[in-house]
Amino acid sequence: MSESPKVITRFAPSPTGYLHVGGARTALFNWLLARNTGGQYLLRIEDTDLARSTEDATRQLVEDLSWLGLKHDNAELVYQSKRLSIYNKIIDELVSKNLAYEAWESSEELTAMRQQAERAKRSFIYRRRNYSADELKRFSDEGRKPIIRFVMPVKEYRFHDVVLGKEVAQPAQESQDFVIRKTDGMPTYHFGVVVDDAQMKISHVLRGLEHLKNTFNHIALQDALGYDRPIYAHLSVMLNPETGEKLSKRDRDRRIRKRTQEVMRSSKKSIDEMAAMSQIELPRFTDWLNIDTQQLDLTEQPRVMKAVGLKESDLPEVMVNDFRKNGYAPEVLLNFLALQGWSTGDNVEQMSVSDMVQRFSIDRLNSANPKFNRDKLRSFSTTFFTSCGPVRLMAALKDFLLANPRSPLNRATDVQLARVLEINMGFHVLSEMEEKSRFLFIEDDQIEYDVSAVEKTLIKNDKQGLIALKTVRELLASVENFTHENTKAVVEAYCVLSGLGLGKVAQPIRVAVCGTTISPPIFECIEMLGKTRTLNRIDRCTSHCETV
RNA sequence: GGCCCUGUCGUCUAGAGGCCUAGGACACUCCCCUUUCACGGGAGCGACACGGGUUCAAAUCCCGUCAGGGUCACCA
Repeated sequence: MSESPKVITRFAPSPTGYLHVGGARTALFNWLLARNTGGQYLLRIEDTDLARSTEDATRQLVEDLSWLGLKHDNAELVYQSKRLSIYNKIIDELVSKNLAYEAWESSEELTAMRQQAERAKRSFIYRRRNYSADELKRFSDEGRKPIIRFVMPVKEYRFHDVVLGKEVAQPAQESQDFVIRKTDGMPTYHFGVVVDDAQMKISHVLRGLEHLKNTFNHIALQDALGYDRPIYAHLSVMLNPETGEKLSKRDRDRRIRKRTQEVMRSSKKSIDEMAAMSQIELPRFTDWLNIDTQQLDLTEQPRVMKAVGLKESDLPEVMVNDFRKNGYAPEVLLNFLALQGWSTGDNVEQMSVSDMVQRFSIDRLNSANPKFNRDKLRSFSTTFFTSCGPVRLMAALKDFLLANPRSPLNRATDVQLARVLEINMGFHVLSEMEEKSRFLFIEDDQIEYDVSAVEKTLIKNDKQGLIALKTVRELLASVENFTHENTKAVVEAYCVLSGLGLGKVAQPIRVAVCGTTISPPIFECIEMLGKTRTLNRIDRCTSHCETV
């Protein structure tokens, strides 16, 4: 009896697709608490919403969680949809004890009742009502199916919340007979959670603040069923820094929409033209552009993005998978997420996962809602990648390429990838270094020249840059062993001779070789490309300039 | 709107009545390094939402105002 009970936490998402960062943080805190205390962290799939839950969504969810490294301790996943008989047995018992009952109002009738209450400026509280025999007959003649409601004892409910650090109460008059079984026979969230948490012996419930009010329902149910009450901790919600509202997938569409409107304004494109460019039918496109809740689907989104010149990495990451695709390492995401609503208390911020496990404490959780600002995450990522060592780096890059199968870097050998990482040292995220390096792995004739880069470094000032480029081309051609040391020595010698700064010569080479003014160190780049391809690209660029 | 929660630099936060002239990190500004973009080094700007109390003493406790958020489903 004296031995302290084991900590058992859980993450209980409903499978609606890829994992949201908010969910990831909830999972993380539950996982950290379990790891820190030597307890268990369990994963349960709340798939009682038949319309929305799919196997595919569950697969994606589990994939994201495993990418993050938040491994659950239950060998078999718990699916609520597979536990119907358990719920039904308990519900039937409640009904037989008169602690729950059948209610026959349809959803339409209920909304009508709610609207009526709203008009009368009352809050709508459902309490049990009796049906006459005639009514009941009519309902069953109509083919109606009843829902089951729990008789919530009318009294004040209170519980202690660890994050708030105090008791929270709900006044008696807000007690309401909430639904525990739906017409389709599935239990509601409230019922499923209470039963499962009890049966899984969950000791600590760490969940989003949006569940705070639900907790009163849950403790009422626990009392009726004779269950122990777990320790509750309601986590703050992460906010979109631009809107100040709950972080949402829609934020990505908002960014695209905003950009589309900007493009339409600046280039004076009509809505018909924009729709055509995006290959989307006009009515659909108009709807999306004007209605904030409308979202583009997976095929439409890339087309609109292309039409308005947006890259994947320009969109705000919201789902865990977005972070993966943009080239963040999971441990960095976890580190940053942990700091949204939790702190070590001693100026330590950048931590390994095991540091976090060691330092985690449930009573250092914050109650204010943080704005999710990605700048700091980006900075954490930079320090991580510059210090994690070549093995971890390579693994991260391989994972990134797996998530980005269309990247030209997929054509590189391991040796080349290692070299690319080396010469890019100091990059923020893998997508950034990928964008900067992809020119190394595409065909010479696929290089696209940036108009302003060509103008600025080659054409401007009587084609000085172009002239230098032509001279340097011959010098490079004469280099026997095409190493970066050798090419650099040749070019530097030319600079001394001609009195030009290195930049005046290096930039034209850069533009010739990669098409833009931005690249990893240029001599390392041309070494990777080799002499033939380097000269080839310079020649192609030279003739491109003649045509300008 | 009802109910509930929350307010410290632009952002994430440290702060448990005197250790606070309020600390750190990111961002920002300037300088240095530099063949571009970055990385790195150095310096700087910058907050207790407001108003009342309580107290010898308040960022910290109390009240009010204001602001923000959550929630009001047969969705979880």
